[in-house]
Amino acid sequence: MALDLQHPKIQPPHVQVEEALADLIKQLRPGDQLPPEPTLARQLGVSRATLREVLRTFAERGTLVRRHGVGTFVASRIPVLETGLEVLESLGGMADRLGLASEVAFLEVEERLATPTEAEGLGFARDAAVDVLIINRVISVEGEPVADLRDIVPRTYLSQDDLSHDFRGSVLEVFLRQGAPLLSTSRTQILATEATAKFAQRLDVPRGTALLKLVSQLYSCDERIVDYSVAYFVPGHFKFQVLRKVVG
Amino acid sequence: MALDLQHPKIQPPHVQVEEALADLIKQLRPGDQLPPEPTLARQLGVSRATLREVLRTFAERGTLVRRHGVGTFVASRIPVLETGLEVLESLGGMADRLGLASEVAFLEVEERLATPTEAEGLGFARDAAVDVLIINRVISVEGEPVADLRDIVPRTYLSQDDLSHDFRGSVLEVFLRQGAPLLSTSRTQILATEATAKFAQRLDVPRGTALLKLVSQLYSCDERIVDYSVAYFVPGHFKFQVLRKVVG
DNA sequence: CCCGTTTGACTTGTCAGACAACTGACATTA
DNA sequence: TAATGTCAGTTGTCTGACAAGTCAAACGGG
Repeated sequence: MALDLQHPKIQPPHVQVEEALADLIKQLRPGDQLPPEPTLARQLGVSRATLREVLRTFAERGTLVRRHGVGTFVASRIPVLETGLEVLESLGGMADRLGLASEVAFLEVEERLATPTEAEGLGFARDAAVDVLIINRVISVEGEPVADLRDIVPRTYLSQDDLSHDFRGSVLEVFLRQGAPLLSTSRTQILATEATAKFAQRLDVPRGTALLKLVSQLYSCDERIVDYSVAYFVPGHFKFQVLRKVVG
Repeated sequence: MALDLQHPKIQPPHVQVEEALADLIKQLRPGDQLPPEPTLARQLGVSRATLREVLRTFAERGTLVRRHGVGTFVASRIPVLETGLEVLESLGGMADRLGLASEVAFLEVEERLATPTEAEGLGFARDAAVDVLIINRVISVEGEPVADLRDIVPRTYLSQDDLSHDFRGSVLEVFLRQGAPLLSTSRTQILATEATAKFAQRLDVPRGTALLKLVSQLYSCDERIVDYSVAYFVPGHFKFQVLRKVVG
């Protein structure tokens, strides 16, 4: 076959269309109507079928609104304004983005067998003997303690040696840096609880203060739980938010 | 054409396909391969084009993985197990799904001018004079109070008359039923706070109990805030959870 | 026997053109 | 006036075909 030294990247049509469409939407205002599909397809140089597949994903994502027999419109642009809880990000990363200085206090690492609750949180039977690495620490931002974090990770995925001296307090970052295991999603439960004596002291708040409690299980691509974590946040320092879609 | 007396609800093809496909996936295990598109399309009784649009949204959502020239596979099943906080659903709807009986207690409706905080929550200036409808109520599930809700809606969108006698406690449902305004998304802030005397009494918990507080702004398609609401939840009755994506 | 190459079956990606179904506004009629 | 019919414009669906990617088995020369 004729060798064809393709330039660095020649994207397949549907990727090009996604980018072009995203650009187009950026230039329009919410509520504006897109050109009809046949026209738009011609403008973008693809078939209507290909365009439609892309349009559908944009609609699914909430960026566009399509109305049968009427047209396609750019929806409210709100969903992309800021990243909320739906992306998993380390506290350090968040602080960096906001231009704040974060540091790790009270780092405490431990290797032992999981307690029944911990084993269950990792997806094992309560009486399973699971070798785990426990990482406890308090994160301070601008000098004030804001969060108490506890990660439980099976030794299979992480050992004490993998935590370098400059551990920034994020297990997530360690996983991402070492490239394994491959992460997919995290399921996070949202709770509220009162500060016990221990947490009150560590977080420097009065006993009984309401704390936001996030319990999450981090899944790898092969559906195994690689990290079970419990986090307590002092209200007022971080704003957690979620964008919720209305289902017809 | 053969006359076909359409039964009450005849869903459009792509909706049927979505449901059928979801069922099919449920019966398979992660990693399993789907039948080739032409076969599957025939089985589901739609064209390949329609099937492909649906397949694409499933892939986008992370439920399926498609590989050009290879096949379509069931991905990790985690994202679809249960609906979390990311869909906006009324408490009544949630309770219904779970087979629980929910009822409205302490319904209290009021029409007046918005306070500065309320005006701000609705996207107006703090000193703006906004005519609003205030709806306060406590929702009980199985006889126990679980949530205290307060909705603030500009009179433009809702008036006391729109609330029928069988108001089930959900402003969302009223909006959806009357078809206007057209809703897009809700931005919800997640906080924790201690029960004051008032809420302690209403929710029948000790004073100082940690409550989960959700403050949300409901946006219409034309990017206006149509409902500002503050909700307090008693821990332990509802499980709020979020699925968080790992960003490479 | 071994190893690189070619071939071919199979799958997803894209295309073109046509018709059906839906919406909204205007014209028509009772 | 109010209900009804009509029509243009748009999205939804269908059909059949070809392009492009992947994998493995068959093939051939060393």
